[in-house]
Amino acid sequence: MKSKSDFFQLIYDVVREIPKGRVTSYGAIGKYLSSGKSARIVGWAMNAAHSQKKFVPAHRVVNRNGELTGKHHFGHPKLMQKLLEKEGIKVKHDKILNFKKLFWDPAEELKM
DNA sequence: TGGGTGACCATAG
DNA sequence: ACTATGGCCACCC
Repeated sequence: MKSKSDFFQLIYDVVREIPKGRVTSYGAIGKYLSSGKSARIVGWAMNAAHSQKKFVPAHRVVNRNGELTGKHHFGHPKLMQKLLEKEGIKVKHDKILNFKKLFWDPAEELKM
């Protein structure tokens, strides 16, 4: 019992490992941490990421469809898109362009 | 212990 | 494109 929410910390750690200009999905993170952990847990963690001391690039995490589903949780709906575009990611109609190409899978990149 | 919630995912129509 | 449904599982009360 190192923390009251180990899962959250693990999730945040993975999210911080996402390279700039890349994105991943909630399901991919959940799968990487524990093959099959519901993606909802990841989304739930992102909801709490706001309270973390360290910055968590939650804007690099989208759903499996590449849609900015969590944009409303950044304080302002346009902030998430703004952050993504700032990193060179094109966003159109709340969806990431070339999502398939920009997709960063922790299970593939952080695998051993 | 049990119920409600959720920034999800998959399938069906 | 859309809504509906079931499953998923940690969190909070």
